[in-house]
Amino acid sequence: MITSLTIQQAAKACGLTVHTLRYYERIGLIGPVPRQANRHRLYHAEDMQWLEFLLKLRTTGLPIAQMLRYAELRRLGNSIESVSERKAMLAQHTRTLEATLINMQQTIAILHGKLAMYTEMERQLNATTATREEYSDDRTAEHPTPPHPPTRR
Amino acid sequence: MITSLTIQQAAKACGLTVHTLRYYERIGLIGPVPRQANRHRLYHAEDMQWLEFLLKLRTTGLPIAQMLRYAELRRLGNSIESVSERKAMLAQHTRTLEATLINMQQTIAILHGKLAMYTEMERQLNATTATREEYSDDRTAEHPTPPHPPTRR
DNA sequence: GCTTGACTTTGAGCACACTCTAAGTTTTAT
DNA sequence: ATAAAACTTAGAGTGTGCTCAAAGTCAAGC
Repeated sequence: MITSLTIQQAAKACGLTVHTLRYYERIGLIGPVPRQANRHRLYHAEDMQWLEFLLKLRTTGLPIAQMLRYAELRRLGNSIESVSERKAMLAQHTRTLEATLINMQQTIAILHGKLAMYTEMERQLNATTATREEYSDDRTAEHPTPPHPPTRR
Repeated sequence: MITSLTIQQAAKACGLTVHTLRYYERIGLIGPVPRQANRHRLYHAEDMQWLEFLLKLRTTGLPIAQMLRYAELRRLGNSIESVSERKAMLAQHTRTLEATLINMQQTIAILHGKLAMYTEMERQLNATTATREEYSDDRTAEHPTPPHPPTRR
């Protein structure tokens, strides 16, 4: 098992660029990364775990300013104050995420509806091309003509 | 039923600012909004419906550049090309969203785990304050000490 | 000893999506 | 007639989160 990574390896491992890794360190999202004798950074398992948790927060939309506060609290250690504020922050973010999730599910449902509508429109457009039927110029694409039985000749 | 809205009313109705409404029109996300005699915009039900759909795309992370393409295709009418490209765009976004949803559910689960951990840490910290027990300085907060039976005196 | 490549730092630059400012017009109320 | 409120435009400015550039250091291989 590899126990420590160069900045390039770390970047590859977590899907960031080396620039972003240094940026996160510069702003204090990750504390000073231990260096080798030649001043090159060496990322260890614990750094990578913290980083990956940060990335979960980031990809779920937590702003950097809040991640910074969380990181600061973590550095302060496990005092009652630090723990309860971190807990409050994560609880708040969780509530936001749960709301976002529901909203996203609704949007997905609407999108599936639209997709079905487009499929139906495509069917009608193909029928039109074949049979010279006319169809309404539905610019809003909100009210597709429902499927109908094939025209009897 | 109100049939048309001023820009302020429209902004309030959809949760944007008047600035953003004009900005969306300027860049072409919404086509030229009909004007009153005094050149003031009047938003109608169909404008609002389109706007609300755009906002669903926006809040689920579709970039403006893509919304612009979608808007352009819509303006082109319901040709086979327009319909199928719009369908493809929404299908792609739906797939992205479904993946995001799963990822978000995983993160929510992890957050619930962290929250439980913090609750347990708080319990132990309170016990410590009361009984002068010591606890590990768990900076990573990844391995909380499991609950244990109360110290027998 | 010189080149190559991976790293270092500081600071500037960029893309995105707004957000606001300034100056002007139009309608309504006094 | 004048003031106030709501709108108009073009264009400049802002915040967030990177992303890159320039100049330098260091170790390894030829």
